[in-house]
Amino acid sequence: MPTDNASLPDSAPTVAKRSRRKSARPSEIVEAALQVFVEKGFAATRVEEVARYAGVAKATVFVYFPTKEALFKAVVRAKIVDPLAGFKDHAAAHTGSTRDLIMRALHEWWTRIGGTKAGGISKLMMQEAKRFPELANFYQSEVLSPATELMAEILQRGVNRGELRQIDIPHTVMSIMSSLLFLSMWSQSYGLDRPFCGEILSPQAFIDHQINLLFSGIELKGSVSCA
Amino acid sequence: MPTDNASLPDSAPTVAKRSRRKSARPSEIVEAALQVFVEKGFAATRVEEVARYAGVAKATVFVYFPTKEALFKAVVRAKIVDPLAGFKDHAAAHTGSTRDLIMRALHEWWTRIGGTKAGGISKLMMQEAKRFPELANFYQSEVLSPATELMAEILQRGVNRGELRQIDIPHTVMSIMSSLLFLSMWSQSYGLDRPFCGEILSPQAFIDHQINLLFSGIELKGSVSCA
Amino acid sequence: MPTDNASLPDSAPTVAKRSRRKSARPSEIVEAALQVFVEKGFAATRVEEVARYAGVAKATVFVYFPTKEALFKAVVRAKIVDPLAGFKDHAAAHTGSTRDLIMRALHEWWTRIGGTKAGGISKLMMQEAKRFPELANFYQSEVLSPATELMAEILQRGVNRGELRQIDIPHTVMSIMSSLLFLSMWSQSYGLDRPFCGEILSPQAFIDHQINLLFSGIELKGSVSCA
Amino acid sequence: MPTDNASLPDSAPTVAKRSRRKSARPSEIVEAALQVFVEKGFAATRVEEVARYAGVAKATVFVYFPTKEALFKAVVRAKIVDPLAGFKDHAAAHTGSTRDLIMRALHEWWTRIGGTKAGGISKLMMQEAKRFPELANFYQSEVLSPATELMAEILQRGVNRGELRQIDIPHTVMSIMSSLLFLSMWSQSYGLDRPFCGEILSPQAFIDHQINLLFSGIELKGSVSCA
DNA sequence: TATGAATGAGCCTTCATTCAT
DNA sequence: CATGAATGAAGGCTCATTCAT
Repeated sequence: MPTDNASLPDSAPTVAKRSRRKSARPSEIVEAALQVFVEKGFAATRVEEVARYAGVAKATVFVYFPTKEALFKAVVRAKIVDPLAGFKDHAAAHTGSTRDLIMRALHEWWTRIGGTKAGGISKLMMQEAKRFPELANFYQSEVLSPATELMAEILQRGVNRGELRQIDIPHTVMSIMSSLLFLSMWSQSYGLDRPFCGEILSPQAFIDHQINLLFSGIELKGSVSCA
Repeated sequence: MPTDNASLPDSAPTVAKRSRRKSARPSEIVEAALQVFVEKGFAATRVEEVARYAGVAKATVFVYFPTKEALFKAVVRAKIVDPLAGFKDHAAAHTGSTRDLIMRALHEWWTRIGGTKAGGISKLMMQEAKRFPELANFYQSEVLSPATELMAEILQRGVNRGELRQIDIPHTVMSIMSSLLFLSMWSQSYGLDRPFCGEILSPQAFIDHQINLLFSGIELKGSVSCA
Repeated sequence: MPTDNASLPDSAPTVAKRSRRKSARPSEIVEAALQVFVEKGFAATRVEEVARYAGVAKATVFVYFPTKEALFKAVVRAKIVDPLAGFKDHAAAHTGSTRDLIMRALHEWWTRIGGTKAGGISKLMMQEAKRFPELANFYQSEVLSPATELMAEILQRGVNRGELRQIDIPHTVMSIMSSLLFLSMWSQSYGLDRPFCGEILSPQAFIDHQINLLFSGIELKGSVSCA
Repeated sequence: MPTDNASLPDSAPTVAKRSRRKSARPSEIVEAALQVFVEKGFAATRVEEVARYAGVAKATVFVYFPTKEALFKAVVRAKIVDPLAGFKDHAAAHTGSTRDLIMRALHEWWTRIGGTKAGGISKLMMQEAKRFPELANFYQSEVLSPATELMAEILQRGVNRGELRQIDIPHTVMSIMSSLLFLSMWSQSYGLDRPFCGEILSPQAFIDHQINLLFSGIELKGSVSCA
């Protein structure tokens, strides 16, 4: 028997039943679904729990989303695809150093996605990718590809501007993404409040550390670098 | 309440596969369970499929493992804890450079764990950590803590031996682990045969790249040190 | 898996929406319900489909009919009882031969009931009789009994007038009814466009054939009969 | 709300649970399913009720029949297709008069199919034909076509042997089938214990009456023929 | 009146688990 | 020990029905 001692409260703040709010319902349900999906995984998520958490009846979920899978897709769309859209413009508008741009982007990503419940979706997608190949493709093309390409462009720009040395861009993109996504997954799963190697990890500090490490390696070493 | 007696009934090691021998059954089941758990996740795994993979009847699984959860524990124990045991001695016996030690360790880990089905366990544990906190604690204390401490000791040894500069060891351990574990998860989920940033990733090349990046930052630079 | 490729069009010939005539709504709904009940049966009929077919919202159906069962009753009442009402007077007014009277009655019945969607009601009632005994009793007393009694009277009249020999009236009534009702059900279920015994059946021809068969047996054989 | 005062007893004669009788179970379930399908129709039949009536758990039904539809098909096969197989040989072996052959066949059919619960299947098939076209085709080719062709051959044989005059065979087949099938449906739906036209109908008497009627019409009349 | 929205009550189906052999 | 058979306990999804506007 699964231990099932989830941290979700048994009853959400109940809102007035039968209140007519067609426009509000779907996003409330998506919000609730995000919590439960991230907490339990796709297969183990019960629609009834999503409903309870959203303050509606189970059947109401099916008024807006024909299947559990459709609900899942809606969550991915709302919580990852849409927020990610803004990043590209932000990068294009940046005028400062590449290091600064990357640092801002990573911290921003952490604040808006990785450090929030939405970060749990990366974990989810990785888990469910094989069982839902269609969804995995959707995630690849809508989320992963744009994100990696954006990072590749940023790095290439740094090389072109003489800020970075000639690096292997795909591997470096993977390096950056891996540490960030892993941090997000780790915090979703084990939390950041437990000591790691005897210390409590701070995501901001880790990101800064990562960038230091990274730039100690990829930055052009001139006389200035030690300043 | 399922008891923790899931530890494998001792199985005779390295004898030609004879499905007739009773003592081989449990390990065959664990082997099969590993495949299915990693492929499907805990909740989506059907015991019947595990049994089919192992070539036994569904009820036979329950002869050796009282619950699905116990089976899961046994898999984790057999596929992570035991293989990891050798690493520590290996590290203690090492006499060469720290960089060399780390490189060997990471490649070794990839060959024996990360790149194999066993690597899927990390993914599984991360996904199911909240559903099975008892299991997560077990994994933390039996796997993650030993591994991080080992890596911390290796780094500390490098610092002590004057090979590395004074680095933030916990963050660096996290850096190393994150890239490796993420690579393992990524390959389990999306495979390494799809192009990433236009290239096919090779795990060995990525590990080498990571170590280069890392040591370009943490290695003591001969006389040119900026200190 | 129910193939559910019913012949009902996806969008009914939408009756002029918002037709101001409120009094027309119930009969429009009954008309729509007849189609769907006959097509799908009682249990498999969804009120929503009736509503769509009637061009109203689902809830509107419940404005006029408190339950699905009430709707069913209304359909039976409207489509069977009322049309049948005219038959009795018609028969009473008849002055010609009994054979002619029966022939007219049967063709008339086919044209107005048996050959129309309303004929499906017989099928429906037979199917649902045990589930809705109250409805079955209603149908018995309002439809079947009057019809059989009318036919019995017609036959008796024929005997009295010396047109028919002394026959077993109840059995003969059953004979007449069974062939007609069966033809109606058959056409509702399997259609009359498929060959039967290698021929396409025509209901009119079958009715004539039935009457021939019947009167070759029950008609008084005198010198006149062969004329 | 459906009245649902079915005549099925609430609890079937309970047999020892968990008794190992693989070979017996499927036919027991088919038997139970026949009762309930005929009583309730396909859509309104709950698998749970079939199970209860068969003295097994609901899940047990799904051990033997993957879906409700598969169960339905199994019932048709076991209760109609198989029993019908013997009729053809019986007819071929007949040596007496055509009238006698038909009379025997109809009474036999009534005893073995029409007058039993299996007779309800004709009714069922008619009701569900449109929703399950595949099943309807199966029923047409496996049941209806063989039966009508057999009857057509019998009549043709009678004509060939000079027992019957030149009749319209398809129409006559339909006449015979309609009265018999209708009688079966009628008895399934309304029962034969209620008076019809003031009399209690006996199926045997009705069949005899039908044959009389039929042969008074189609039989060759010795010298008195009106031809 | 008419309806969009919401839901309670089930139903079919699945599956971990039990049990008799 | 192994297993075929059986089942209790859900879970996803449907739909008649209700309610607020």
